[in-house]
Amino acid sequence: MTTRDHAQLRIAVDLAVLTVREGALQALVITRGNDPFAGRPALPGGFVRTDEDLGVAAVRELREETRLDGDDLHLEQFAVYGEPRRDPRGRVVSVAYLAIMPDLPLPVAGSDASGAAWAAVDKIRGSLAFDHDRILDDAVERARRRLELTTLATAFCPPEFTIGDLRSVYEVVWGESLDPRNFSRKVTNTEGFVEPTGAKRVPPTGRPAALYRAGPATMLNPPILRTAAA
Amino acid sequence: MTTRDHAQLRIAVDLAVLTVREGALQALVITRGNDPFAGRPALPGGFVRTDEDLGVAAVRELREETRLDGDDLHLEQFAVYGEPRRDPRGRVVSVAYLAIMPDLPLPVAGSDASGAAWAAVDKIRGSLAFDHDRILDDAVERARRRLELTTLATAFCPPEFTIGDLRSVYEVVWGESLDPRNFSRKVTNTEGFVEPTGAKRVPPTGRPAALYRAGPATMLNPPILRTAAA
DNA sequence: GCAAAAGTGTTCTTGGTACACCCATGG
DNA sequence: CCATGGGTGTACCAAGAACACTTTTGC
Repeated sequence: MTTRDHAQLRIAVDLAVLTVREGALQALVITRGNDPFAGRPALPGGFVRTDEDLGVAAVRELREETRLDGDDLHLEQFAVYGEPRRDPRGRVVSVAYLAIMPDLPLPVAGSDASGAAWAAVDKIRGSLAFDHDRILDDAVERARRRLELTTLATAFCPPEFTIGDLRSVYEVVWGESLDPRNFSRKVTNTEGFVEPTGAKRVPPTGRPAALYRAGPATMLNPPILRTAAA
Repeated sequence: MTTRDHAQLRIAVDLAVLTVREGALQALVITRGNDPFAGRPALPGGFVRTDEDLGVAAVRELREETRLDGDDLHLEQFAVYGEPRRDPRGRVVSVAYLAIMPDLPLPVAGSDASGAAWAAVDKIRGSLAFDHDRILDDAVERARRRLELTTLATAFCPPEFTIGDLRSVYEVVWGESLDPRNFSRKVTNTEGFVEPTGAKRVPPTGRPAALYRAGPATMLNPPILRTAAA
C-alpha cells in the first residue's frame, strides 16, 4: 500500500472560457506570472480550497483571474485530468470546466497586469502551459457537440440577438457555413429554442433583423447535426 | 486564504459497472464492510494512490473488489463529485467511471465474502451509500445517451451476438420497445457497427439467428435516437 | 404441420437540402 | 433607386415510422 503522503495531492479547476469574437472562436487565456511556465499562456484556474465546492472554486478562480462573474455564464464540468506527472509541482488532479459567454468587453481590459485576454483558439493551439492544449481541444470538441444537441449556442449571444447572430455562432464554432434559410427554419420551428422580443436591430445597411431571446428549452429535439460528424 | 491542510483531501474513483441481465439493467454493487454505511450497498471504488493514474486506479479497484478484469470492458470517465460533505470521513473528491460489460458469471460468485453482486438498477435506486444513488443515476443517463451516438451497445454483448440481442440491449437500457425490422436495418446499414461472423445460433425453438461481432466503428452516424429524448 | 423466432419489403410521413425570390431599410 | 442583408416558399431526396408476410428450425 502506498496510500501515505496525501499531502502532495491537490485538486485544481481549470476553465476553458469560450466566446465568438471577430469572427473566430476565442478562448480566455492568462499569462502565467510564476514558474512553472512563467510567461507562458495558460487557461485560467487554480487550486480548490478545503471545504470549497468544485463549482464554487471555478467561479471564484474565474473572478480572481479575469474579473468575470461566473453567475452570468454557462458553466459546465466536462472532464478530469489526473495523470500523475501533468504538473511539475506535484500531484495535481484538475477538474476542467467549459464556460461560454457572449462577446463582452473584458472587465479587466486596461488593467493588463493580470494578463487575461482573448486569443483565437486556432492561434494558440500548441502553446499553452501544462496539458492545457489538450484540455482546450477537449473543451472545443465538447462545445461543438453541445451545439448539435442543446441550446448552448444562445449562451454565446448577448441577451438579444438575431437569427443571423445565432447562425454565425454555429458557423464559427463548427468551422463550416450553413444555409441561412434552412437554419432559420430549424431554429424557429424548434419549440423553446428562441423567442421573438418584437424589437428589431437596424444594421449599417440592409433590412432590420428581428431580435430574439433565448427560450426555455435546453435540449434540441430534433438535433441540428453537422454534416461531417467526427 | 484557507489553502492549508490539504492532508484531509483525497481522490477516489467510483465505478458504475452496468450490464443487461435477466431482462433488466443491472449494476454491480458491493456491500460495505466498514463504517460509514457498513452493511449498505455501494458502488465499487476506492482511493487513488499517490502517483497512480486515475484510469489505472479504476481498473485496480475493480479487480480488488470484484475480481473483474478491467481490460476486458469499456471504461469511461464521466463525472466528478466534489461536494465538500459528500463523504463523512472528510473531503473526498470522486472521479466516476462508467463500465459496461456483457452478462458474464461474476468471477467472485461463490466467494460471497466480498459481497459483490448484480442488482437491478430499478430495485436499488435510493438505497446506496454516500451519494452513489446520484452517481448511478448519472451513469445510467450517460449510458442511455451513449447508445444513441456510439456503438457502446456492443459492449453489453458477448463477443458473438445476434441482432435481437443487440436490440434487447437498447430496449432494456432505454426502457422502451423498438421495431425489430427497422432496428435491424439501421444496424446493418451503419458501416462498421456490426460484422457477420457467418455462424448461426439455434434458439430452443424457432429459426436460427445470424451471429455478428462488434465492428470497428465507435461513433454512429446517423445516430439512433430515442423517441422521447429527455 | 405447428409453434416460435428470424428475416425482408413497402408505404407513408417527416425532416434535410438546395435553390430563387421578395422585403425593408439607409444612403 | 440601389446596395445590403433579412426573411419566406417550394421542389426534391433521404431517413424514420408503421405495418404484414415469408423463412427456418425443433418438436
